[in-house]
Amino acid sequence: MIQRPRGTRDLLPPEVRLWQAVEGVARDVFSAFGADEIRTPVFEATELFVRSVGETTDIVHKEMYTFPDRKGRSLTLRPEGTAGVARAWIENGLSDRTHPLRLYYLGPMFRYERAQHGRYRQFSQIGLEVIGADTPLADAEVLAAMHEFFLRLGFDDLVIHLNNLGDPEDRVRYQEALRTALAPRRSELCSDCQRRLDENPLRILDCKVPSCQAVAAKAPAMDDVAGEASRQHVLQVEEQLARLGIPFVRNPRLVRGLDYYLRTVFEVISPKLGENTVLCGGGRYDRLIADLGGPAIPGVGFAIGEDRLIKVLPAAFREAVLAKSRLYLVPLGAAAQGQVLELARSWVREGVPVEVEVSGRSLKAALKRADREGFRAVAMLGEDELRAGSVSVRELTAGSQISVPVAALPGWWHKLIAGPVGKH
RNA sequence: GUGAGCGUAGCUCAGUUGGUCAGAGCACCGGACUGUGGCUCCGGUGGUCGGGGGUUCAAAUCCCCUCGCUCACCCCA
Repeated sequence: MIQRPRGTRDLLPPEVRLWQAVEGVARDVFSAFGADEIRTPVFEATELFVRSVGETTDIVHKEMYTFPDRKGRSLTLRPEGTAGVARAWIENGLSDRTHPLRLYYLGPMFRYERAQHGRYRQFSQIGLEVIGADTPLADAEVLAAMHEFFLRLGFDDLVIHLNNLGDPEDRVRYQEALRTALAPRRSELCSDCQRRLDENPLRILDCKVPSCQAVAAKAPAMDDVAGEASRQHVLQVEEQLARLGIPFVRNPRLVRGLDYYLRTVFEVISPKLGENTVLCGGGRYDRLIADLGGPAIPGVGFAIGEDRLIKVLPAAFREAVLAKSRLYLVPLGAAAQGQVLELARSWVREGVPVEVEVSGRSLKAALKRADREGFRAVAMLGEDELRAGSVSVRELTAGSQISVPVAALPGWWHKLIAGPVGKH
């Protein structure tokens, strides 16, 4: 028995519909905000991620799916989406387009980790990037599009966390400030944080260990060290959010795991996700494109974890999507079987979703299945119906049955699903 | 990479002083009801008890190894 690789999963019906629906909402919302989709390769030169995501990050350090191809080139399955978008932007000369360029993407990402609740080796992200604008307004627009997306899905328990990561120069100073502040209390930190103190002191801020949190709480905040420019920038983003009525909390301990972020960073937290509460993460990355060898063009964006999103999808959205809305067409007898596909095709052409009973079930068994599967209605075609040029149509929930001329069925169906019980 | 828990039918699970222990419910197929569902009853299909090795007269049950799943840590979506 061959099994799927660890950390991957099969998305089966009917749950796949949720994915399709969520992706549909993303396309609608992001394109309404002026974005177009971009599709970049699922694998890239390893160097791209090393230089963008950051050599010292865990993603590059131990989580990448890296392999040599037949010519010995080192390739890596993309662990996130922004790097590929930035690379494509440079490579295709998109700097010639009118700025800013708004791009969205969706698809699988890969990180070599042990799977757990809301975390997989292959997972999907939906991202939005605005490249070519360095204003707080651009940050706020990205956040507004994100907020609109979550709103459209019916979320009401998500919290946006926001922080200022400062400019890169600020960060260097801040790391030093943290080191000098925390070094005397080294013994109070957990073993991981003692290591972080040397490698990446920012990470101590979001450690889960209570004793570390106590120590971190007394450490200097980024805003104490950050330059005026980044502070003003994030302040203006906050003003825009307030004006839009988008709730958020300023979280001075929010740090992100990718090196390219600066100034505005944010996360969306769901209370229902176990220990992996981050549903969406993003921020500004004004140096990324230049660092990859492109022009000095700023950018801001986010990525939503689709797997996690689906896990906590509001019930109302979920149920609306999963409600069946097909017509079940059951032929009775050889003569009916001979005509049933032709009939189905004619209805399909008029916009009726038809599922034909092709496995020879008895009428009784077919009705039983229709009930279990939640079909809205069953159309029965037998000897009597063939003679009359009609079909017997049974509405499952109501239990009512009428005879409808074959040509009139599409009209009958469309009226039915437009009714009060009908879901889209 | 580390730790803990768990792997018995498609699904959810019973099943220890090791000795009819290979079962139940749901699902699926059929019948009672020759072309009419949701209830009930009856019957049927379906399992290398994750895999391998060991102990024993005898192992789903005890021991070792291994694979897989889940959750947590690290980290992140």
